[in-house]
Amino acid sequence: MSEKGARFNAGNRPAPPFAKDDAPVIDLSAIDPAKPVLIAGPTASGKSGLALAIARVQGGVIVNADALQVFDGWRVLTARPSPQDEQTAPHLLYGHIAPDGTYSVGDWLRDIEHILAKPARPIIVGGTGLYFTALTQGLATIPATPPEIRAQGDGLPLAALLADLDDQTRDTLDTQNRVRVQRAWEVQQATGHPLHHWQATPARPLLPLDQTTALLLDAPRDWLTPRIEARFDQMIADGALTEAALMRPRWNPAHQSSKAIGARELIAHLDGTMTLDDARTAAIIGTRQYAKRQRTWFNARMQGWKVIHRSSTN
RNA sequence: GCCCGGGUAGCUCAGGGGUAGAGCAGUGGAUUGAAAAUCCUCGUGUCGGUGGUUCGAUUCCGCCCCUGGGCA
Repeated sequence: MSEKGARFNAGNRPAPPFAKDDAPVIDLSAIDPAKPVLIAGPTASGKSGLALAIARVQGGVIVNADALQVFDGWRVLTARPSPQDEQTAPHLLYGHIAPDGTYSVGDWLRDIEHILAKPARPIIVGGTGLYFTALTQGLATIPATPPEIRAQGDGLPLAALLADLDDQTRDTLDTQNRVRVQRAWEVQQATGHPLHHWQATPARPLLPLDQTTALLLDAPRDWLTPRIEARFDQMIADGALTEAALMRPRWNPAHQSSKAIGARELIAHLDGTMTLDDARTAAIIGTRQYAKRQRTWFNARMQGWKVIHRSSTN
């Protein structure tokens, strides 16, 4: 680890029960209060608490960089900051999209652009690696694809989608990954140009890394797993089932907000088709797998971020 | 006690005389507007124990142990 990273080391901690305010302890004087802050890390690693601690001491607005916390509805289950947290510091882009709404990286970037235009210093925190990469490295400008095209694509088999693509685009794709193939197809249909054509246009980063203090929480599996388990139990204690009961009348698994880990399971439990214990197990497994994917993304693409180690072995 | 099923990968199970295979879990990876999504890679385990039949048994037979159900 670099000498620079050492300054940001968190203190040692024994096997931690989950507590929302259990943020890593770092030396805030090492953070430039004038610069935007980015905080990334796997789920349940203490990101929100760290953001709050920085905002409390240095000021700033906390901005969400989590693809599910943008939705209203599953507030408890998606581990959004509590109303009390939101009184401590301004929070933006949390729950501002209706449960049946749609949202994408592009939407997020547009939202962020407005926020960056304002004077307040942003503390951008979340677990969606793609959002941070798009923010600091740029995203190709591609016209929106209308929902009708999506619906049309949904009705076609993978082979049909592939057949409509040009060779060059097809070569850049994982042709077994239907979501990717369909995206390329939708762009082709909606714009009349192949996806690779759009992606070749230079992308202008909204907020280059060197203009920020970028912090990456590194939470190894053995440290994180007990926290994930404890956090789910805490969610239940905090009313996740009540929340699920409220969501149930309008439940639609196709909605993006329904992809919150554990949502499907809690609905199934209320439907009587799954025990709470099975729902708990499934949600915990799903969260663990998600954290693994996050770690893979961060390891591969977040060079240049200051790593804050969260474990008892540092 | 008797009768009928089962005992095979961490879990649920398939298979069957030439030392085994799926799903899930787990692992590593990918990732350009669905990203908490989506996709890819990786499977040696006394095939319950023990005797026997056989060139060869996890597969057939005997006994024993464990377990589910039925009859007493």
